[in-house]
Amino acid sequence: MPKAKQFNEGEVLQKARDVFWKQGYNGTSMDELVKATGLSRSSIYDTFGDKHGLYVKSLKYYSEAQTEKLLIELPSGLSSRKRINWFFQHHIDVSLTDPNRKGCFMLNSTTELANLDNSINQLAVDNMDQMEALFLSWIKEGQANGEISKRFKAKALSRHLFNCINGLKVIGQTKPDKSTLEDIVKVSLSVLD
Amino acid sequence: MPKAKQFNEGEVLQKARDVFWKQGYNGTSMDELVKATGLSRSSIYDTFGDKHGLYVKSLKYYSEAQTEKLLIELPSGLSSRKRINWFFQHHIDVSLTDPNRKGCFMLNSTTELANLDNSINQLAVDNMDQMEALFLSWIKEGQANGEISKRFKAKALSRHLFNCINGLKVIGQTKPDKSTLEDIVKVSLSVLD
DNA sequence: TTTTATTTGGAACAAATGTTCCAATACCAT
DNA sequence: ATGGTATTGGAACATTTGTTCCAAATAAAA
Repeated sequence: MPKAKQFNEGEVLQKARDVFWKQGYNGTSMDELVKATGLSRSSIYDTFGDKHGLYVKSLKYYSEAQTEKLLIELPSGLSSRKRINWFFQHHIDVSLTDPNRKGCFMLNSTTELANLDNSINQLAVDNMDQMEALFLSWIKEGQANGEISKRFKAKALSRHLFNCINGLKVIGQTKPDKSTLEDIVKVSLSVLD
Repeated sequence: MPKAKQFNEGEVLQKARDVFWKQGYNGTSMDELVKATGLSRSSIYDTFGDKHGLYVKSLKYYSEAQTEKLLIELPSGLSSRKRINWFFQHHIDVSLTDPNRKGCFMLNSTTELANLDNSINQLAVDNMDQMEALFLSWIKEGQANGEISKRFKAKALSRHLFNCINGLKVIGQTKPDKSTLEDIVKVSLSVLD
């Protein structure tokens, strides 16, 4: 009986995400979101509540899409140490090839809003915990099979890796220079040896 | 003959900087700036041109004030290696004690605007070059007197340090946790040994 | 004191903002 | 087909936005 929605929510979130990612929350108007998504105002408000609701959903969408993309693109069969290398090199490549220099949407959201918006801050904390847990599993594996030094606790190393990725994203946004980013990764990952 | 300005430009920039720092460029209205600075709209426009001009001046003011503050607070007589330790510990302390979790104004400006605003991006690049140069001088000194390992080139190490500071600022803004930040610094600085 | 140049407060403005609302539309089960 | 329900486009709204403008106020020189 009811008319079905004429759009795919995922596709809409993808388009909204791209605008927010590039321009930030406060730098993006509903007008731009209407144009970017192709939806009408009523459909946006009916589906997402308001601008803030759309932003939160876009950010969650981004976070989940990032995780999925990683699992797909990460070559299988790599040792834990090589997996970490690949991960960092991958992020260098992304920084060097994004013509818009958008950086990381989660990081941008954090610096723009986390201190004033609890729901955004919670997403940032969740993301941090998730990334640390991922690194932790890789490092524990590496320390178990002797590929990674046991000089530091796995937890400390995983925090260090997450820290480096954050820095890398900021610097890649400021000045995407190959040799700079590679210097950083080389030194940063040397603590694993 | 002319009437003198009734305000001190530095004090005004300080107040404007604090609002921009906390809320971002697009998150701050002229109305809030009028209230925060105590100036009237005409005085602001007459002195700084427009909102963007005031922002740029506030950011430059921040950058210079940071440099001055560092030179003042940095204990004299420290060896280069200890100076680096102090620097990182100092930034941990700042992150842990800022009730507003504002992070770094320069970094916030970068992630909000650098990809869309060339003048802001230039300030970010200048700041990066300056910080790298500072670290470079410290590291060269340390490598010369044997305090710092020569395993990596001084340039690569200085880039690494700048990278770590950026990460530290983001994580300190996300979740200011002492043991997390200290883990990171301990591992990050271990490459100097 | 008078003159002069500038600053200052605040009114005013047009444009942009986020949001609401409703009539028209369009789908789906009957 | 038809009826009923949800979606949709777009007009409309009240605020808020950044900026301009000018008369009044003010400080310093003459």
